[in-house]
Amino acid sequence: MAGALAVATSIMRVQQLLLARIEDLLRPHGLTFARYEALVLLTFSRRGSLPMSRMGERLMIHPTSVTNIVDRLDAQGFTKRVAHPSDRRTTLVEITASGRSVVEEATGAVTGADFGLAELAPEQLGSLYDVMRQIRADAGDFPTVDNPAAWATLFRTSG
Amino acid sequence: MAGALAVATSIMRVQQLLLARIEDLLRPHGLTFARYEALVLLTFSRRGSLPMSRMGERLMIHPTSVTNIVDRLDAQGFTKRVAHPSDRRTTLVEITASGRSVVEEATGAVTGADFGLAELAPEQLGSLYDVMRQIRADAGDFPTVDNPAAWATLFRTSG
DNA sequence: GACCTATAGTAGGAGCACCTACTATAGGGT
DNA sequence: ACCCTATAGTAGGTGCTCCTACTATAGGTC
Repeated sequence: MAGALAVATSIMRVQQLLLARIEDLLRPHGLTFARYEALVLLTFSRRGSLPMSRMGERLMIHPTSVTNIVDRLDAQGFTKRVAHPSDRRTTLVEITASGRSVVEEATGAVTGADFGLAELAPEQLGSLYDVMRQIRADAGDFPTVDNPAAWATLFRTSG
Repeated sequence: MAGALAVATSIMRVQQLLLARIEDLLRPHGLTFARYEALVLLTFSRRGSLPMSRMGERLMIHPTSVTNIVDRLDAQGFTKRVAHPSDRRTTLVEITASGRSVVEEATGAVTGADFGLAELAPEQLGSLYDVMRQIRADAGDFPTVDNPAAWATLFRTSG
């Protein structure tokens, strides 16, 4: 009935709305959503650093997009490029103290907000997340940055 | 439970997946999704032309994005800028014969596809669309380009 | 040891989104 | 007639996405 294209188009619009609202909250902290996600990913990592290639895989973005984002994070002092100890091809991106600090602040600003999703019934929100997760799973994408278990580590760090 | 941010993040990823698949189908026709949507909107309009400002409203994009897209469509010969008969501020964008032709072809390529959404149960797809529509309605966006009734006119044109 | 393919990252460029700032016109109020 | 505000569109710049093409290193195979 709905038609795959109509659903897809609707998702595009909603994404645009949500992104604008998230970035409004991140802007005061000097972050975009892309850079924020990258920092969160690094926070989740055991050693606070990851190869650029791994970041691209986890964030589902092109290697050149990783280069772009890390360039900016480096310039802001939120990350630092470090040589890999054994593989001279790979560059490790390490989150700095100031990076940890800003991601904590930004997380505070962004986790309390509802992004206009509060109008939905709780079970609608839950089933929406389930459907999204299934679509992503079908495509080979697995929740990492938005994984609740992973988020616990972020709050542990900050607590 | 799910958390608004986790849902929002998931929608971002899904949007990225869907967009990539749609653009794969449009590329052979020389179109991007943004330009395709603009052409569809013009096809839906009664006279085959709309003021740029109206296009921006309907497509929920910034005026400067409209300028950008129409520049490219003009260059491809799919649209033509026409002076408004009475208001000298406004520019009408008119779809050309070649524009109508390409949007028909592209629509054929894109309406048959499922974009990886076929894995979902039909009622999941339907409820997904409903939720999306509600989020958009809450934000003041109303389905136009993805309105089934409007699509009927496109197929009428081509039939 | 020399090749050969795969992997890691960057350079340069296209496309679309946004922003601010600017010009031109419209339409009301005095 | 004159302002004054609102509306319409464009110019220039930023950020993120992708692409292709390139260099450097890793780790095999012959």
